[in-house]
Amino acid sequence: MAENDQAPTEELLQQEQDIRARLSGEAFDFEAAQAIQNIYRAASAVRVRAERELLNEQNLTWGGFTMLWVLWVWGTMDSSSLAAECGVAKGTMTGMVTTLEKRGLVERNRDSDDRRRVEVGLTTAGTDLIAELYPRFNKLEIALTDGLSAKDQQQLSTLLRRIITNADGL
Amino acid sequence: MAENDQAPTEELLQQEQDIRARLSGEAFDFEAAQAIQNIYRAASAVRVRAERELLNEQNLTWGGFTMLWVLWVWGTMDSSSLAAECGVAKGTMTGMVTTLEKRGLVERNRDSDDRRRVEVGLTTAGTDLIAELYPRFNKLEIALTDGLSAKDQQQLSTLLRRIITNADGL
DNA sequence: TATTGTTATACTCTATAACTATA
DNA sequence: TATAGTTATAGAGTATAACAATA
Repeated sequence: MAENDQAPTEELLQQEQDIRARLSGEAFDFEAAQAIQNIYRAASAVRVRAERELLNEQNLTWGGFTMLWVLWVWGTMDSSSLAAECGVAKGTMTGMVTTLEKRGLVERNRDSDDRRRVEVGLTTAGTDLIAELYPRFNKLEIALTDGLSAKDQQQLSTLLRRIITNADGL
Repeated sequence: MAENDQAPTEELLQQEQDIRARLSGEAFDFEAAQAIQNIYRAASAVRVRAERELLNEQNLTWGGFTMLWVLWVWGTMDSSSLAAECGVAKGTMTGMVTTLEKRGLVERNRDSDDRRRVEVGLTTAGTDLIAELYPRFNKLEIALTDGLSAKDQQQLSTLLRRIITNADGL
């Protein structure tokens, strides 16, 4: 991976330069624009890779994978919290749970204390699947951060956290 | 997880710690995982803000905005190149162009040299709209990168470019 | 009356494949 | 024949609103 990664990066930089040139004369903040744009490009690139290499073969969507992961890490939770944690609308979550429920990966249970609530949790099959899948996903994450030191990765997280809090707050 | 009074960034860090604690004992690369996950969170947070503050009021989708921006920066181009530049499928681009064409923001013209090709370009109204909208979008980008120095922003772009090339390569 | 989850509608975008008209 | 754009289909996800059961 280390032999041909220089050329594409140069290409990206050239594209950014071209955009600057096109917009020269306008008083824009290009540093900010490029940082934000690169966040978007990186996010789609990551998702495309994950779908192609892991998710498609398991017939799992990005949303479905996220859901299994959240339930694996945090345990059973009610549908609303799960939707919030996965970043999807509650109506969407109903459909997602139904889909994975049919495949026997998750299960619904009425909350006995508040019978409006539905608790969603992993089945054994669901636990097995995510426990097999996540280590492979993590390997992909490692491959994607190839060339970044642990310190670089921490720095990246720090910078992104700031943007997330800026976006959520304000 | 629960309602707390911590600063938002502290809250994000706490969540990451919780995930680590939950997965302790497994040999995962948490630095890589958090960096990748934060890319995703940041991208959605940015999009949500842009849609809420700029795009919805203009009845523009994220994709439509991207398209106007690309045409504004690069000028008229054929449908295939436009689709590639916007990161959408060519079938999707047909619909997007039709939508914005009906609103009089872009126009189609057959390429006289190769009559299979369709050249898509901004109309005057489209140019006016993006010329009014982008400066406001850039202000949002500036707000989102608040607290990051120019050097921080460059560093962020550098780190993200590496991930983009890692993902695109291979 | 307010909330949880569900359902329904309409829309954006994706992937794939078939189709047309050009080349 | 190969390519560019279009069209069609099925699926994922969005927002919104209405609704039933429960609080």
